[in-house]
Amino acid sequence: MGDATQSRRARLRAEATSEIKAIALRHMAAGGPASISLRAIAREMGMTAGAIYSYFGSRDDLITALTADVYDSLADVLEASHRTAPDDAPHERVLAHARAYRTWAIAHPDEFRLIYGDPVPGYEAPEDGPAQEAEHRLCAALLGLVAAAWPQAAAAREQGGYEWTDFQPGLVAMARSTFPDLPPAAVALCLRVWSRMHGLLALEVYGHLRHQVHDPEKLYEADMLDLIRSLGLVA
Amino acid sequence: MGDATQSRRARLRAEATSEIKAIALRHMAAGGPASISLRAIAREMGMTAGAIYSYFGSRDDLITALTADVYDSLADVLEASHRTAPDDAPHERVLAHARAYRTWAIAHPDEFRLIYGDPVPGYEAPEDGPAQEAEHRLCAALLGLVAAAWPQAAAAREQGGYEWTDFQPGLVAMARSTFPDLPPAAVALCLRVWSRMHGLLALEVYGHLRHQVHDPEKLYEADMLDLIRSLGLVA
DNA sequence: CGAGATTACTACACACCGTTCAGAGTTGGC
DNA sequence: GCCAACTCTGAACGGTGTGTAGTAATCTCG
Repeated sequence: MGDATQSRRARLRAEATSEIKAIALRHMAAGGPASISLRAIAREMGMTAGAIYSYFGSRDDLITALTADVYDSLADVLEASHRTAPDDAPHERVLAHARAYRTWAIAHPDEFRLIYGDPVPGYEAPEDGPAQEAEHRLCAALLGLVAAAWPQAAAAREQGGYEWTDFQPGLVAMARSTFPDLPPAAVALCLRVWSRMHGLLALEVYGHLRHQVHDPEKLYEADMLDLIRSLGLVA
Repeated sequence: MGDATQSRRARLRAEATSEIKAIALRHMAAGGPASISLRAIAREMGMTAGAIYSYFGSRDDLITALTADVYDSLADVLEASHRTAPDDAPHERVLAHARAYRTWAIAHPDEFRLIYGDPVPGYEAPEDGPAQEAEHRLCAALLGLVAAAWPQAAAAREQGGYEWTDFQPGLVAMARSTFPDLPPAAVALCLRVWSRMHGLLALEVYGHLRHQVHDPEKLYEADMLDLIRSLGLVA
């Protein structure tokens, strides 16, 4: 592999690795996250099940890799949504973020479950891995959202009650380095904004609104408008 | 079984049925919803796996029965919380409901997942069953909450934008029969209040706040206070 | 009370699953 | 060209849910 181009074996390995992940994602889209089966993937690739272990140490490792990919694709979507709204219109940016979040979740419900629900039967996420890093991108996107809104939002809410020690060190480090002027209350607000978007979406994706309401999007839209109003972002 | 007392067989059947469910719940508490195994339950009862099929038609049927039980226990807790707050103090009632919801979820995370997440690998909830009925109890509790708050909350929000046709017939029927004076906007608000409580809780139960904040309860409490404030329930 | 239907259970079989392991064949670096 | 690393096979182990046949106990009803 001394050459600028990868060796033949490295290239084949990379292709096989991404083919495994692609098939896994397709199976997941067809039958939910639980229907990811090493044997089924291997069968489709014309291999035996054991061969997968050349690429992923276990099924959980595959899930972890998929989770990281999905996190990244979601982060891409959310970051792209920020660029559709001007910097000086935080309420549009929050709305764009919220809509991008929902659009993605509805278009990829299984990916949403993979990240935010029980990914798979007995799967336990590793404490630190690529997923953690990708999760940071999401967190940074949300922080950017709140940071842009904070000057207008700060007036609308009391800032007291939160200290840096309320948060985990990793989050504090990221927040203070990326947005040095942001107070701890803004980080707390960020988490609450996140939960606000997440709540209705989780209920919808898991089917708990199906028996209640015809058009969940209308409800979501109304709640997001209420959110930016309660943030003081709109008159 | 013409007698007032059940026949011997019926009694044994009822005992075995609830023993199966009890063991399943215990296994779930030990290893998550995915670790419910008919064979493990049968082993613990000194039976073979096939014997379970005398009591539940399939593993999914067991899960469905468990789900109904869990729904009921949650509904019990929430309804009890309403009785701790006086009728004329809707903000206390909302807070009591929210706190009871969180306390239950944190104490029974697997039951929470069973209801609100992927219950189990390939499980698909039946369209109509005991779970639907129990879900109605939860919905009724929430409606009662909003109904009590509506006189004060109505002033704080515009009532327009929602019609009865926006909701599923079952929900409309329940709402209009139980609370005849409630407008459709109140039902929409009810769902949004639900999602507000659910969002932070889902993030916490599934571990997404673990890397962010030390004390999720503090965040939840703050958000619930913000909720009753935005509802106009407190000055 | 006793014949017949219903139920509870075992034992076995089937088709999956993740995982491991010895070995064969291939590739790549030295 | 040699030897190490890699990729894959095929078989095995233990686990799962789910059916089916047969047996024994229990209940129902004439």
